[in-house]
Order: sequence, then structure tokens, then C-alpha cells
Amino acid sequence: MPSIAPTLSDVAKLAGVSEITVSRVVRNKGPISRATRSRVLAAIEALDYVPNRAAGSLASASAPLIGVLLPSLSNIVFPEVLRGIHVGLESTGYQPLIGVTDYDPLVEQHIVSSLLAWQPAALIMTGVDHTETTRKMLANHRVRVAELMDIDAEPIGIAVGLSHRKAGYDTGRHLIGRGYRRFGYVGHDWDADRRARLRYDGLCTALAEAGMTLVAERRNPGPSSTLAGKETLKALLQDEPGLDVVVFSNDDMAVGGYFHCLAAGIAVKDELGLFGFNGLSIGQDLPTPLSTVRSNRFLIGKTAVERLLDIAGTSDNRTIIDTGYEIVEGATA
Amino acid sequence: MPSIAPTLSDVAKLAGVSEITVSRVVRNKGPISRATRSRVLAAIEALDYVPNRAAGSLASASAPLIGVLLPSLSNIVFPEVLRGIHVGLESTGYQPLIGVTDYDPLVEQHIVSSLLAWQPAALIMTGVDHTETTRKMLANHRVRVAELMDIDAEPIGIAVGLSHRKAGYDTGRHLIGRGYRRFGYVGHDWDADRRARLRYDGLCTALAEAGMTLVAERRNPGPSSTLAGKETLKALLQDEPGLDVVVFSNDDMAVGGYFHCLAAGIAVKDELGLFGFNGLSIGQDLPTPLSTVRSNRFLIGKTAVERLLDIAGTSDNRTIIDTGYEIVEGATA
DNA sequence: CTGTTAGCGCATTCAT
DNA sequence: ATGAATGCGCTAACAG
Repeated sequence: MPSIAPTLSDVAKLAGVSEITVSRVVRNKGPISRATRSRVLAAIEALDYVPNRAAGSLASASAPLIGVLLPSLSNIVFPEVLRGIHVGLESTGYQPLIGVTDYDPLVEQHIVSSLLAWQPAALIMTGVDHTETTRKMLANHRVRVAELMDIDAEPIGIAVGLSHRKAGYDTGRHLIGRGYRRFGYVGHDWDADRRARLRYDGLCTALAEAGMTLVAERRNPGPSSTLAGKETLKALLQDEPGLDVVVFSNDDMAVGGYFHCLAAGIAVKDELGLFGFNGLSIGQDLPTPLSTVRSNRFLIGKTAVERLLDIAGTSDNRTIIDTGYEIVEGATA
Repeated sequence: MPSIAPTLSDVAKLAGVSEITVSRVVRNKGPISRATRSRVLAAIEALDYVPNRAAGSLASASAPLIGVLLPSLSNIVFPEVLRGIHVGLESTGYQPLIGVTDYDPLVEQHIVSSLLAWQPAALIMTGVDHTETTRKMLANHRVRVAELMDIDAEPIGIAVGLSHRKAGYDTGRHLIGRGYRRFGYVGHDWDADRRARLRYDGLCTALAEAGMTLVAERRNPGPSSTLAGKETLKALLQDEPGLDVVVFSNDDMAVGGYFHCLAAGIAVKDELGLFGFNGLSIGQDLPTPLSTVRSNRFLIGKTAVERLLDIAGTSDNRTIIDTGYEIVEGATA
């Protein structure tokens, strides 16, 4: 086998047709007779021909790539979204080109710029915080754009996710319905996590409607983690021992809270209710399954891809797709 | 702003130089006088020029891309490796193009083929199980290759990881040294996870050297998970109640085992020791930190990238890089 | 230090 | 249903 890769022209020669015919067979586009198609396919097989993507992209001014911008890979939530994207992309011929923004719109802007240099078919971004320059670039390139997770804002293209404000509100209603009255809140850094704040706002609205407020709250600077949840709950309970339920900014934090209760001998649910957000499997595998809200991360990624590929031709499709959420009763609240 | 992106030629005109000069400035390659460089940079700035990667890749027969093949995104370990890769790639101009093999060498083969179509600078693969066709493709394309995680085999290019056999062996020695005598093993599916099996082999070797064998063992079909660990430990203890320590195939499984002990009222360590593998943060955040082996996933990804970019020019660099591991004493064994 | 020439491999457009 | 001509935007290999 030659160390130089075969090209369209090699295949064409072997099959006794023109290059463009081979190209049509490869892309499955345009009318081709059954006879020539099979001759070409045989030649492709014989030579182990693989199309050169750079050449194809240059000629067509568009690449079978989907740019994916994630804020972080440390939080299990985003690999799960990525998994959904992957499954949605399966056998479409598109490949994901990924970038990590570290929750910084300026970093995001640079990544968008370098992703656009590949002329991707679409861009999948997380959240709704973008710089003006980013928005301008996206408009100029006429790339299809999906914004994931958050649907509480005006989208650039399509938005796929859930209303975090509503999820927070429903959390409040649910817990009030179960008889809880003295609410505490344990959270993490809001500056990077707009959605956690929306949930908090929704929760407070529900409490206010019922004539209550949070009895105590505490937010740990830095990202969410089991450790942060553990320590922050401990601190909160020192401030204010008389709570009957604590809502956490997400499951990571809540699992930490659960571990604190175990270590401190606090009877979860009877003595203190715990409530999370996301529905991570670690929470559901605890000896006492965590009460929480399932956020369907996988579905968000998968749905986004499917919609983006659907609207191939169309222009200006501002759409909001609500993938919803479900309250997971669990056994901690 | 025009909706058509500026090209090298536009920049060249504005700066009053030839295209190739602009190209040299952009790529920071070849000698350029300070004066022209700044004129060109000004023109680039003025036009918001972004190089077209497809064109560049076609002309140079190589793209600033690194293909990354991961077996799965469900297991937290691989996103962590990916994070290392990302950090290693930061500000190098390379971008990761990722594929997920689902632990299937044939799927891997297809992905390798479609990744190579982009002419990536290098390929990062996980593990050492590849089809003959895959090996042939890699040889023909003269791509730099790194195989991650596993260094107990002859590498294609560079291998970055740790000796899982040795880690298993040291686990055995460590636990024997702490006085444990009646060993149990709880594992998951081996067919997909060669490394788990190597650790098991190492463990058995250590036991044999001390004149012991596993008293009981049980492997759950399917991937590792907290749930699997929980249920499998339960089943194992029903078979054989007289164990004093159980080694798990990894931390996910071990955390599940820990949860079972909590629920069943088994005193961890005093009554039954638990030992994992990986050193995941969830294990360390338990009320009782898990005894385990830290496997440095982040470092593996980062190191692989750094080495791959190092050996840019060189050819045929078969190297094994041992990122090591550390026994984490913890409090469960 | 800078420029000229010549393609890279493919898809688009227009023929036939 | 198939083909010819042309160029996408950039870089390698040489000049000078």
C-alpha cells in the first residue's frame, strides 16, 4: 500500500469515470445510475479511499463539523450534555470540535473565532452570556447556533433546555406542599452560574407567595462540589440550627450535605430535609436516594443536535425547545 | 461589515505586501522585519481577519487538530483525561476533535479513518486494543500516536499511563501489610476493561506470593457504577460472610460498596475493609474517605499532549511515559 | 528579508 | 446521467 493517500482522481481512473462522478457517489448527491455507482463503490473499496475533509471544506465553504462550547469539563453535567451531542451526531458524518470556556465570555469569544475558522455547520454554546463581539461574529458567519441549558432569555438561534426559574419555583411549591416551613439554602458561586441564581430566584418567589422567606442561606465562593456542600451545610447549621429543610444549588452540593448529616448524626428527612438539582446518578445511589429535580442533560444535547441538523436549509429559526424537568421524590425531603 | 470573510489577499492589499508575507506573520514563521510585521498585524486587526483553516490544511497537508478517541463519556475518568488534554492544548493553536468508541475496536477503526481525513497532527487513543486495519492506517498516515492509560504493552507511538498490573500488585502488598487476610473482590465487565483485569491479576499475584488466594469474588456484567458496586458487594457477602477486606475494580464500585455497608450497618474498616482504584473526589469526600490508588488521569492527558507536540519533527518515537500512581491511605481499609 | 509560481483535493456551475 | 472547466484560500519550494 502506498504511503500517499488516494484521491478522487485515483478512484475516478480506476472506475473509468470522471472525478465529479466519484464525488457525487461519495456525497450521495445528484443522480447516478446503479451501474456506475457500484463500479465507483468498488473502486473506493479497492483503494481504501477516504475523502480529504480539508479539500472538501475549502471547496464547499463549509465543514461537516459542529463546534461545541462547554463551560467546563470538571462538572459531570457537561460531559453528559456532550454525550447527548455525540449520540445525536452518530452516523450523520458530522464531528464535534470542542472548546472549553471556563465560564468566561471573553475566552468563549476567542474560541468562537477559532472554531468559525473551520466553517462548521453549526455551533452549540452553553448558556446565554456572550460578548457583543461574539454575537456579531455569529451574525456575520450565518452559522446555525444553539444555546443549551437555559431558556429564560431571548435566544440567538435555537435554545434547548429548561426554565431554571420555574424549576426553582416548583421546588419551593413541592416542599411547601410536603409541610416544610423553615427553609435554608446552600449554594455556590453565582457569577459563573446564572442558572443556579435563577433557581434560587424561583424558590424565593414560591416562598414569598406562601408568606415565607428563607430562614438562612449561605453561598460558598467557587464552583459546586461535594466538599463545598458538606462544609457549607455545616456552617449554615451552626448559624441557624432550627431549619427543617435545606435546598442546595445542585446535587453535588446536596450529596455533600447528605454526607455531613451522616457524619453529624442528623436524621435526614425526619430531622432535616435535603433537596438538590440535576438528578445525578450518584444522588440516586445513596443509601437514601436524594430528592431532587431531574434536568435531562443528555436529552438537551441530543435534541440540540437533531434540531440543528433539521433546520439545515432554513434561515433565522429562533425557537425555544423546552426539554422539561421532573421532580424526583427521593427520600431525603 | 461585509458578510464575506476577509482573506489573506485582502490583508495583503491593505498592508501593501504579498500574501505569503501575511501568511508568514500569521503563522509566525520565517524571518519578517519588525516594520512589516506590525503593518501586517494592523491590517489583520483592522479587517478582523481569521485564517481559513480548511485552506491552510489543504495547502500544508496537515491540520492544527488533535484527534482524541475516548471509549466512553459516561465514566468520569475520561472527561478528566480530556480536561488534561484541553489544558495541554491551551494556547497551542491545536484543537481537539473527539470521537467515542464505546469500547469497540471496530467502532474505533471507523472513527480513526474519519479523523485521519482531517489530517490531524496527532491522534490520542485510549488503551492498546486496536484492529489490524487501524494499525495499518496509522502506519500509512505517519501520524503521531499516543495511547493513554495503559503501559503494560508495546506501544504504537508513545504510551502514557501507569502499570495497572503493578498497581494491583501494590494494592495487595499494602493490604497484606495492614493485616488483612481474607480477601474478596468485586468487579465489573472485563471484556471492555482490560486494565481492570490487569489490576486483578496483579492483586492475585501479590496474594499468591504471600500464600493466599481470593476467598471470594464476584464480577457484575456491564460497566462499573455505584449501583453495581452496591449490589455486587451485597451478593458477595451473602455467598461468603467471612471476609475482612474487599478490593473493588474501581472507585465507582467501591463507593457503591460503601453505601451498602452504611445501609446494612457494617462497620467499614473494623468489620470490613474497602479498597478502590482511581482516587475520584467522590470517594475522598465520603464521611469516611475511601482507601484507594490515585491514577492521575488529568496528568495523563496533559502529558500526552505535551509530548506529542514536543516530538513534532522527530520520527518513530516509541516511548513509554509512566505517570505513576499513589496509594491513598484513606480510612476504609 | 520578501516575492513568484504552482498546486493541495475537492465541489460548484454550467454544459451535454 | 455524466463531464469540463474553474477556483476555494492558503502554503511549499524556490528565487532574488
